[in-house]
Amino acid sequence: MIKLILLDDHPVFVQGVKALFSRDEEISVEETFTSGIDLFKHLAKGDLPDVILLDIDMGKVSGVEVAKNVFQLYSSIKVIMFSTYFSNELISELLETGISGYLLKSTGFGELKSSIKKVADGKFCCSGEIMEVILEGYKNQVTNLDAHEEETKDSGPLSEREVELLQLIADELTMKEIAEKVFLSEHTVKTHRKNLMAKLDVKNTAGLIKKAFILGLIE
Amino acid sequence: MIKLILLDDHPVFVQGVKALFSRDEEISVEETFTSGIDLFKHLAKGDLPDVILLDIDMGKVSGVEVAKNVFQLYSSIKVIMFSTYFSNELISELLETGISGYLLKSTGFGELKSSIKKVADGKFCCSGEIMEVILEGYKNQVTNLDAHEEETKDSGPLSEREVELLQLIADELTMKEIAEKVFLSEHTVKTHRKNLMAKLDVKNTAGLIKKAFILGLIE
DNA sequence: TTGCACTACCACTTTTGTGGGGTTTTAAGT
DNA sequence: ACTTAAAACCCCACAAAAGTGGTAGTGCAA
Repeated sequence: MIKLILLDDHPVFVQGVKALFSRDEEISVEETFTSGIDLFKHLAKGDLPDVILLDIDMGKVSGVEVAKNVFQLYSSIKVIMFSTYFSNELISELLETGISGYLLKSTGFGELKSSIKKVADGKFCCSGEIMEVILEGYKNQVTNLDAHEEETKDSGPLSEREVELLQLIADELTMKEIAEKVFLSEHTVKTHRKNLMAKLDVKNTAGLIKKAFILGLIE
Repeated sequence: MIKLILLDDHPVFVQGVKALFSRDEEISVEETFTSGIDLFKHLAKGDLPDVILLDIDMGKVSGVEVAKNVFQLYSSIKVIMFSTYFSNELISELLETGISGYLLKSTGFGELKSSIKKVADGKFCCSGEIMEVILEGYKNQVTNLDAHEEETKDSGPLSEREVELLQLIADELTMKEIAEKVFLSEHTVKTHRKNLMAKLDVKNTAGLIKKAFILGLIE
């Protein structure tokens, strides 16, 4: 049974898709989320799905950023992007990050199902229109063969504690204030912040909060 | 039994919503279409629905145009617009054409269902956010008769320079780095940041970046 | 001519950020 | 049962910023 998670800020959509899979014998929709924060909160618990179907067009919080960080934090999860459109820049960016599929909204349910199965099986899968775009880009790149083996390091998921402290940092509390609030040593809180910055690969508070917001880790 | 027709160029969406209504005892999804042409072909046969749930964001043919034509040709049919966003122009245009509802994509299935029932019953129905916009426009029309545009007074208007520096702060640069980059004194940059924090009413970088993100001031 | 954006300066305190060093607890795997 | 890995906890000292609370000149526009 393939464990699937849906993320789309359109509640009716996720409810609908879940209903479509309700009696499926190969794919089970484990969870559905309408925001990145809920997704990452759930993943932090450790119950990882096989595949995440991810909408790109989600208001402020870009599905692209969510995808990137899913890979960074949980490299085992396959991600299929589901979008209303495609652009060369977006696709090349996504391919580099390691997505397993890219489907257009013109895709029907049958194709969606088979795509999920293929992806769960380790294959890559995308709409025909997308493949054309990719192949065209490939042709142009055949000339210069520089194999760039960039391993996306799995820095591990954020723990619940980390997410909690992250929120408090976003709420403008200093380390001292946070320490008092959650009954921890100020040192400990500083250590957590240090780890947060390392995990999210940022250099300072500004980056930390921006990325946390993009990822929907804070409210 | 309310006869409902769905029109959305997203096949999975319409299939999903249809599935959600499959066992409903009050609403039955008669047909689903992914293009306006198919919809009008069907309507021409004379089997008219009570309500049409219509997506606005449909690539080629705008949902707005479809709505207008539905009213012109079949005035008895109620139309609910279903969209990812809203704009004042769009809404006023749609209200004039005679739509019976306007729901945002953030609407859940339960609210969608109750809205369809209300609309079928002759009422008008829309999301709370939309109503606010409509009411605001109404207020302005009553109280403010001289068409003088006011600035967004949420947090005081930011100057171009301030927004520019705000973005650089969000990009993880320190004051020194920013000063070098934009050829300003470090003192000046610090002053700008100080003013930014005052204008946005925040206490530190964390709050600054969070608020800036919420307000859409940075990317 | 009043206001404001933009620039610049300074002294001072607080906080952040760096780069280490640990222990204890907890969950997972062989 | 034993090992291991990782979360969660704690500590320190130093460097580097951020943040506070002022002052103040310029030039432009309402």
